Amino acid sequence: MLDIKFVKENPELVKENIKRKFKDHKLPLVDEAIALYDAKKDANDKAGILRANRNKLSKEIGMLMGQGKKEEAEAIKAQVTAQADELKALEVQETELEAKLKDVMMKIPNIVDPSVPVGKDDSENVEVKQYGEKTEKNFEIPYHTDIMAKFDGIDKEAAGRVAGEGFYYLMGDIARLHSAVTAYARDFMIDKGFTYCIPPFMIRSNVVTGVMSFEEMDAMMYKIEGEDLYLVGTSEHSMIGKFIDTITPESKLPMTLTSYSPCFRKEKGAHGIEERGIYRIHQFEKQEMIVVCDPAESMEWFDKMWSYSVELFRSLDIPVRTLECCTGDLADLKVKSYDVEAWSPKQGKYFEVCSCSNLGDAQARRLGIRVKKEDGTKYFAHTLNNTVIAPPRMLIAFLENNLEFDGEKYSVKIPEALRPYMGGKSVIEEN
RNA sequence: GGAGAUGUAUCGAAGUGGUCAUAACGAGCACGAUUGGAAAUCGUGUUGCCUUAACGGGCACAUGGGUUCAAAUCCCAUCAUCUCCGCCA
Repeated sequence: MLDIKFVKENPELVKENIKRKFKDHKLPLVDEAIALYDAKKDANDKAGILRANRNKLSKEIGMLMGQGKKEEAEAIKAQVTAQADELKALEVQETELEAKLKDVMMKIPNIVDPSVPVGKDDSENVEVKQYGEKTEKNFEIPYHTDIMAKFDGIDKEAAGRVAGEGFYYLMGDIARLHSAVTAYARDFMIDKGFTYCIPPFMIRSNVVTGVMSFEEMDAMMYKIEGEDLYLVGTSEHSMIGKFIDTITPESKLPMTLTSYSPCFRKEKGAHGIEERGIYRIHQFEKQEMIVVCDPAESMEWFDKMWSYSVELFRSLDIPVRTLECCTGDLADLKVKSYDVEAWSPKQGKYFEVCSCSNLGDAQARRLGIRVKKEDGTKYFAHTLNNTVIAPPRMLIAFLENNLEFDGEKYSVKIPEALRPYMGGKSVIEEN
């Protein structure tokens, strides 16, 4: 969300930005917002005058009552009552205009960073760099759920009976691998100086509506029946919720957190052929990183954050590349965003495993996340977030890239870094 | 889940419908005076948001509603904390 004053002073710049994102249908919103703001201010001014008058007269009534001059007091009461309707009407206007303005402001996209490539949609995203040689195998790699099955590691059928489509049982070594990777990712981030955090896995509706639109909420969030609670779709929601309407002393910046949570998503909508197996499911676990920092440092943090993801995947022998989101594919709140994609030797292409975003001050403005300087002045922080790992997808990449086949049996080699979390094993073998 | 209590500025705390509350009093903090220097003492300042060129004005006493000419104060709902009981990893 942009600052309405900024929009008012730079309408052309805001419109130019909308065009860069190929969202021309949003152009009228700019003038609409300015008109709403002016109208709101006008109602506000008028109501302010009436309220000031009421306060003054009420004080006089108090004084007169104290002196026992009842009749004079009654006369003034009548004056206040006379303007009550007018004030009420203005107050209704004030709230309505404010709500409308907020609604419009939420739809006006954030100003994208000048470095972001211009493009219509995800087909025009730009590869930045590849890391590691693309893995090639001299045998046919089974589909990821089939790999898991070789190790008796997955039961989707039972999960279907118990919970329905979109769930799985992970078993034995594969389940252990899942936990190992999560624990490794956690420690990896702690070593980078991030504070480990386990947040609430359910959040209130006011937090949900603070972080996403109604449509997004409807498509993603599971509601707890009879309670004002939703299961988190990502721990980022509860993590950023921690900072809503807070003022943090500047000396505490940057705040760097890594959080773990299970994530629950309805995933309304079509599932493509590539999304079979455990690529897209209703319940998964995720280690996330978020940073709240000084605006001057946010780009620096952005680069650190995606490079941590690259480093983590490389330490597990998974080739990755970074892909920059073009203007048209960038969500409204974002200033700049990189996806980290892992190489799938099975599919012969990269697929998304992490999404790193710099939201500038847009999210902070929307949620009231402020920073107080030594001298007392305040500003909105910059917020960033990135996936550390989301195990199902990480496991797909991990298994495909580390799979071995000796002609008879399959095995998966465990990279050095992960062995302490796998009881020292260097390999897991097919039964 | 049941019973009770509490929620006011950085902290403690007073304030039970008005005229003496933006908020006493105490502490902390900042600046100044005093001092050879410090302590003590004295003085000044010390919440946020909106609006204004400025003066000023408005809003906010956990949060959201309501009653009233007027609400920290009365009423309703919600949330949090504490104590006791119950239940439970």
